[in-house]
Amino acid sequence: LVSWTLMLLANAQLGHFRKTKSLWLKMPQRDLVSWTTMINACVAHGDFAEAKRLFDDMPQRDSVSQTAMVAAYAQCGHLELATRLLQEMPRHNLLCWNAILAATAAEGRISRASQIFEEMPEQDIVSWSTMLSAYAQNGLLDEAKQTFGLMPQHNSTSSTAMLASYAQHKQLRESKVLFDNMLERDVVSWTAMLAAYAHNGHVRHSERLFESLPERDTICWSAMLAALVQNGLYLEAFVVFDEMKMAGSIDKVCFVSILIACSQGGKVSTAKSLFVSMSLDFGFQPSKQHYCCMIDVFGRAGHLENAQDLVANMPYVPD
RNA sequence: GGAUAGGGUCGCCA
Repeated sequence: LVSWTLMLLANAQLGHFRKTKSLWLKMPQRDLVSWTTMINACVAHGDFAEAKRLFDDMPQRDSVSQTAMVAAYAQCGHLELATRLLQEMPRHNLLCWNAILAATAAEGRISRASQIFEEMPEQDIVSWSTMLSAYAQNGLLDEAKQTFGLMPQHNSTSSTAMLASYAQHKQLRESKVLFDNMLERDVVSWTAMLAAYAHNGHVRHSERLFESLPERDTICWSAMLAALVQNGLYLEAFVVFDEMKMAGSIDKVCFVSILIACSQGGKVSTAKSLFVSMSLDFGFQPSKQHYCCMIDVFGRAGHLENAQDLVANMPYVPD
C-alpha cells in the first residue's frame, strides 16, 4: 500500500495526471493517505470538481485531507466554502486558517487578510510569513518591515521574503545584510540574493554566487538568465539558455527572458523560431507576456506589419 | 508515504 501510494505521489508530482489516475484505479487498496494524495493530484491538475467528488466519497477524513480540501477551495476562489468547511471542523486547524489567509492575500485583499490574521485563534510562523509576503508582494515595504520585526521567530522563508522585498525596492545593502545574517540558506534564498544583485547592476556578483551554489533548480537558472538579460549580456544569456535546455531546466519564464534578449539584440529570426519551438517542442502555450515580447521584437526591428498582425491575431485582448 | 507560507518576469511612456 505504501509503495503504491509513493508511485501515485511521484506521478502526481511529475504532472503525469493520466498515469496517476490509472494507478489510482488499479490500486488494490486505498487508505487516507492515498485518497488525500489523489485529491491533491486532481487539484494540481485543475480538476477541482473531481477533487471535491473524491473528498465527498472518502470513507473517512482526517485533518490532513480536510486541510487539503480547504486549501483547494481557497485557491479556486471559493473562500466562503473554504471558511464553511473550516467552521465545520471539530478542532481548530491552524493549517486551514493559514490556507485561507494565503488565498485571501493571493487575491490581493490585503486588509481582509490582515483582519483574518487578527481573528485567527493563534498564529504560527507560517501565518506571519504569509502576512509578510502579502505586504512584500504588493510593494508595501514598510508594512513588510514592521511585520518582520514583530514576528516571534524567523526562518529562511521569512528572511527570504523580506530580502526579496528589499531587492524590489533596490535596497541592496539591506538585502545583503539579511542574507549574511541568515542562519540557514537554501536554493530559494540564494536565488533571491542573485536576483537582488542583478537588479542593482551587479551581475558579476550574481554570476559568482550562481557558480558557488551546490544545487540549482529551474527558477535559479531562470534567475541567472534574467540577470544576464537585464544587464545587457545577451551572448552569455544565449549560452546559459542552451545549457538550460541541455539540463532540461526550462520553463515558460525562461522564454520571456530569452525573447527579451532577442528583442534587445535585434535577433528577429531567432525569436521567431524560439516562439514556435516553445509550444512545439516544449508544450508551453505562449502567454500574453510572450506575445508582448514578440511584438516588441518585430516593432524594434521595424517589422511593423508583423507586429500588427500578431496583435490582431493573438488570443489575448491587447492592453 | 499525504495538507498551509518565501525566490526568477526587459525597458520606455502615461
